[in-house]
Amino acid sequence: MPITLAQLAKVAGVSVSTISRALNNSRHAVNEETRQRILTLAKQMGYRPNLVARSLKTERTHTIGIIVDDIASPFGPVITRGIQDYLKEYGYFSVLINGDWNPEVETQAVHDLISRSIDGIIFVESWTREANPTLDLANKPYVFVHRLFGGVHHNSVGVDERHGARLAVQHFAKLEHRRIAYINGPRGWYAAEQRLIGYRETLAEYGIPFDPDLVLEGNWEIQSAYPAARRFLELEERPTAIFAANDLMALGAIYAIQEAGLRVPEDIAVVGYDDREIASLSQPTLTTVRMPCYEMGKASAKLLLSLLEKQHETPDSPKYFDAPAS
Amino acid sequence: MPITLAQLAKVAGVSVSTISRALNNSRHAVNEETRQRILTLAKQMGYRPNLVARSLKTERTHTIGIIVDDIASPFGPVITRGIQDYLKEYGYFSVLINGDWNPEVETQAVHDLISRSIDGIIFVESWTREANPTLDLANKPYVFVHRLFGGVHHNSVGVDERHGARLAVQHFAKLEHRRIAYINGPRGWYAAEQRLIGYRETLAEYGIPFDPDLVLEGNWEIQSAYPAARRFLELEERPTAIFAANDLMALGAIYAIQEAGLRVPEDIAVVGYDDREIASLSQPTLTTVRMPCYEMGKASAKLLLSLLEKQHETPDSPKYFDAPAS
DNA sequence: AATATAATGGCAAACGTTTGCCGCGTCAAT
DNA sequence: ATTGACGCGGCAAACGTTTGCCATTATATT
Repeated sequence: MPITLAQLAKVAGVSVSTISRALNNSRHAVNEETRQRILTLAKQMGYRPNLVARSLKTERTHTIGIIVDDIASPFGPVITRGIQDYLKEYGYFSVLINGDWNPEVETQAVHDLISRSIDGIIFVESWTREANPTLDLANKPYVFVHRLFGGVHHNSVGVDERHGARLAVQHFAKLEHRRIAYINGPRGWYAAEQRLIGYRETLAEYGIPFDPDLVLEGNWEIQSAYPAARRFLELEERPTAIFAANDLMALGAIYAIQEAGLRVPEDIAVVGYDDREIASLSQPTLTTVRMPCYEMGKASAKLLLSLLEKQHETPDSPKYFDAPAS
Repeated sequence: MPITLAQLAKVAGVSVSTISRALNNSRHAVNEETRQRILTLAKQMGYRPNLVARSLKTERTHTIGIIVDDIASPFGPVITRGIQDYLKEYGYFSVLINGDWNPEVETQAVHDLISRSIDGIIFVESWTREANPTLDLANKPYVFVHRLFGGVHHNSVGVDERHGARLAVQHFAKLEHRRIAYINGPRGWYAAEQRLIGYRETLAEYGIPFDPDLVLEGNWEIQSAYPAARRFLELEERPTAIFAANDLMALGAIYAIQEAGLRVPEDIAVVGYDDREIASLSQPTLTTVRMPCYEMGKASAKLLLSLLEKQHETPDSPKYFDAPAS
């Protein structure tokens, strides 16, 4: 049975209120001497605050919900880690729920989280807003991360995809490549469309004419890049460089090139996007545009906490007692 | 402001107790008619139980803590997903904390979780028990997953590493290989030692003599396999097959082989261990022993929940109200 | 017809906190 | 000497549930 404030109070010979105030360095003054006495007593008896009781009273759980499509997906873990590291600094916990790319599951998850009185929600790579724009979040603050929607960037954290594509194309242009092919993601994906814009912009910037034959679409999967790369190789004037909209497709392109008896990067250079683990493990090492997942996670947590701060705009919010590490 | 039992009671014209009992189909009987009335009213008003208040009273949070070294590590996410899928079936939530391979951080995590009154803890790939065998878990049930300790298998879920190694060596033996090399993990790792035993056992099984020259150690990293593979290649009678204790080292071996102008698998066959994503993405595809992370996660959650069941051995435990998906 | 039993409902305590309010004493300013 | 301010401590209500206990009525058993 854990120690409670009441037990501490009995032993210390003061009231429960005083104990509580001493432990939380509350605004209400407590004599420094008794305060110290209480603190050491608490440590000695191994007191640990019951956060459930606290939450019931304060209506804050210091917990935020993370809804991620699948924690075992490529980006989920790193984004989550970024979120958690930031949260930890501020004494917040996170409960994690998988959304399974399923709006119904996500909706249920939101309800469950609200029932648990979480303080806010971070949606990681989630479609919820498009699938269910009127979802009732019970006025909880929320943030979307790594899933931007055309036009609406309210409470979202994402990367500048145009800039990412620019980096890739610049890399080639500086190496004097003039025939730069691009394997894009599927039409309709915000990221794909933005990267295409970045690709074209950068070509223009370097005075390279845009050739529609040098742009094909894959579906993000490794297999989908293979036929695209083959088409590039069969072109009259074949490209000397291929930029793929993700690492998997870059790998697919490399295999197609090698199968055709050509060398990477001597004959055709390849650059990917995402910086997945495979990029550094493959042979030859794949040059790629890094996706700052960790940083995005941190940024989203920061944004959420600032929203929370704003919502609970008490003159000066109380500090919470850090349980002794007995 | 969320709806409370009291508000429901006022509208329904019955007492709070009755509402509570109707919603939780409690042992205490409630007239079926009023029960239905309450149920529809609850749905209509969008009532959602306050789980914090419930937990304060029942002293169960239906939440379990997951302590994983790093959610962004290779196995963490899949194990976690397995845990969460099982927990979800039984209406449990999980709060996730990263232990950072740091006993102090883990200890703090345990304290935090206990303060939050979680019902149990799952340690994923954790060293805690060895680093701090006397850690006070406040009588919470706990389970270790994917980290076995020699001899002590109390409340642990892991894989039969000997069997895994056996599968790999059998694969080679059935293809008539007689010179089968092994790149092991570092001495002292339980998994490495078990796999070595499995390797030797299987050799014996197939009447292949054990040759100490064919066993070397890496440190799990890709680079560490490179020199090992080179040594194998320089042997008088070089191996025709190499088994590596993980996929990264298998890749390192492949690169060394290819660099020596030999082909995989025609000249030297390679088998890895773990079935990381790279195994299926590399060219040629790497044959590997699958690590059943997801299943282990599920199994550990199952084990923990059964421990919980045992601990709370009330004659018949109450069913909890599933909030309406309004 | 009397009595045991079951069905149904309400009262109120409890879970462990936080916090508004009141009261007492001390001290300084008038 | 009176007043006001302030430091310090305690009382008790509240947060939203669950549940033991009692009261009432209806039903079954003798």
